[in-house]
Amino acid sequence: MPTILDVARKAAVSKTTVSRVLNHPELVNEKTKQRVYAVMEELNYAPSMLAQGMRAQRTRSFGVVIPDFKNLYYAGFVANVEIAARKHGYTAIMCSTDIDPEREKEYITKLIQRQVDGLIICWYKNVSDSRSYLEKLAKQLPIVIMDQPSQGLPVSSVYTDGFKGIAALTRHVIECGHRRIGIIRSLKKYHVGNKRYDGYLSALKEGGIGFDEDLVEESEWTAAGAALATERVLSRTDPTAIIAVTDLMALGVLKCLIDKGYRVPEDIAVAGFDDISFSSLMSPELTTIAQPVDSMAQKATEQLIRRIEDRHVRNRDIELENRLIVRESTKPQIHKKIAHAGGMRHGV
Amino acid sequence: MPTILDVARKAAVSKTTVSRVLNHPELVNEKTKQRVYAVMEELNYAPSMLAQGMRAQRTRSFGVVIPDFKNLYYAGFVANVEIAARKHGYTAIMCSTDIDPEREKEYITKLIQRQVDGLIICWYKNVSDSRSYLEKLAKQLPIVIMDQPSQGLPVSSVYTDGFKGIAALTRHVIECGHRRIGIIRSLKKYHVGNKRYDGYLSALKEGGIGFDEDLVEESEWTAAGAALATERVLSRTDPTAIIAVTDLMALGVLKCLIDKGYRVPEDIAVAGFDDISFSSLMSPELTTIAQPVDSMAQKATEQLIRRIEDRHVRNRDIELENRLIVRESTKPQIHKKIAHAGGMRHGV
DNA sequence: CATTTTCATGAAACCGTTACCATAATTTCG
DNA sequence: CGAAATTATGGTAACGGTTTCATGAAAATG
Repeated sequence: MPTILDVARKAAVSKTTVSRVLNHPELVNEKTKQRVYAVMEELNYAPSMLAQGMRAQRTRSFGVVIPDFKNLYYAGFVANVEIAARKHGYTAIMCSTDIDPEREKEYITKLIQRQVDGLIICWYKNVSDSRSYLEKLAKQLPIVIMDQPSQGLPVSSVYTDGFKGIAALTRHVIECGHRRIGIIRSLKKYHVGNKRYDGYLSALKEGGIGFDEDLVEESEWTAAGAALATERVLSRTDPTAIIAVTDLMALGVLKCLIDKGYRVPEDIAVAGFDDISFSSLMSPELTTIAQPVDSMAQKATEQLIRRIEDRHVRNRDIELENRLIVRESTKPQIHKKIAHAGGMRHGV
Repeated sequence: MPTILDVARKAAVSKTTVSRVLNHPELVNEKTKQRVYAVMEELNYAPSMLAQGMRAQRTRSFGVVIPDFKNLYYAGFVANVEIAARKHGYTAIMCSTDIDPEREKEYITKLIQRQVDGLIICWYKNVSDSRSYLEKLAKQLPIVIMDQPSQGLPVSSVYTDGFKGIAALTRHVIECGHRRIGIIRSLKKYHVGNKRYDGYLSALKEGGIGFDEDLVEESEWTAAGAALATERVLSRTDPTAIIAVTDLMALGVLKCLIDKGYRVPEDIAVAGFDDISFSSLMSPELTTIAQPVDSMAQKATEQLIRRIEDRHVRNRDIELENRLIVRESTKPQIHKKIAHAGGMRHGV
């Protein structure tokens, strides 16, 4: 790798001049400048970001900590963060923790050692539970928390309201005529899942539907877990609709139901949350709550970079609207025949 | 951020000693060592990797260039790369290029500026088409190419044989009794897709089935593209099976068929390639060729790190076996009734 | 006890870059 | 024409570590 000194020698100038050509070209004599450019080209020189970072005390990079690359919600998120980062000349360093708290702190420490200028963290627990840790962290560098508000912590945040989301979804299911509505919720330790579950409870109450704990099951954030949970619900009672707190889990619900011979939505309606790309590829297509991942990623990135570049920019809680997307999996009974006619097979 | 000098002053030693405590603790007096450790703890000191990297001329990090985070095949890949990297104390910096060649080179340049010690690249074109570029690159740092052999280039590679894979898949479909087998291939510019297509042609020939170009359509690497391509095939002819060169595309095929009222596999069988997690969540579950992503990621990472840490390690072409996974979407006609009995609905 | 060995520590150089300050050469202006 | 301003360039320090070499003190040896 050629260094600035190699360029300087070859162009018969000092390294200061080479540096100036890059950073303050207007201060350099035209001829010299051209000569230096030519040598740079020839040696294929690019300044070392390590040295630059060391000198400037900033690296134009930030860390992104997510639970899982294989989860399409986060995959969509990091993809959009990357686009936004690139637009501002930053590099995003992505880490996935598999919801392992130990690995999470390990990665954050490592990112700080790498002198990232900021962090975007998708925290799955309530941030309040890590208050002192986050407070210490926030003193060191700007932080954006995803998927939940900052709750008074000195960080920025970007999120949609999962409570409102699932409440709207539940209302929609109720409007479709369902009264025995099952829910596959996440394990209780996950804050984001709890908020969504609360939305379900609230909408039931508002709709005058009594709570039945037989309709509730917990599951890991996986399709397989949700499928098992669905079996447990079905073994106890007979819902006419089942809501899952993520689309991935809803796919597990769907799989379980179809394997058992239920028709969806005729026998049991299903709905999810996130609007991952596969939701519209399923048959039936999945009713869900869409989070605007692209603008969430963009807002998070931009807010982070603003705070990095101007320490006076204040932390903000940025709430974005999620939105109900009604698809086939909750088509009301009334429409059944029409839906069927439209999907009539015409074979070979 | 505390520096080594802060620690040194507080512990009343020189920074040399502090450094020695970290790197050669056996050379330091026990009492001094304890004192230094205590101060480190107190100040929450961690050495700056920038400075270390600068001095050591290596960063214990490497770049991973993939086409798309949102593609589950690559998502699985990067997740496993990360695990392997972590095990060896390395950080993987992930970049997704959206198959934009410009962005690809831009990212690679940036990664090199960041002084990554090596690169894992998922190249979608034939590496031979970028021979001179890759040769120059390989002079600068160790490189592992994913999904195709190195073809004489000075790089390592990890791949499965897509030709053999689709050939085996096609043979399986032929054995199921199909003779009119459609294929949704990728655009011709993608080398990996072309190899798979060739496997289809070879198996047809071997099975004594004449080639019919009406059965062939091109598509982007997307479900939506494949769905449209499927419509074009169906408008021309009547296949009894359709193979797609990726699972994602197979989902598009499936969607198109089901929307048009075909039963799968009774009317038309479907098969894909990759075994992404959703393939076993679909109804019907998708027959596919599984690539061992986890061991591919692990081998790629380990080979890269070996080459980074010992420049005498030689480049290797590592071919792993893919394997046919037969699921519902290609159940032979003979089994139709049994399959149906098993899936009989028992409603509410 | 004198000499050699071992142990413990520190000073200085270096990695590649940028910023500050100094200085030489040229131009402008009174 | 001489002083002041402008232009172009270079030397040096600093960023935060690690390594090499030097040195002084303590311990081991004959």
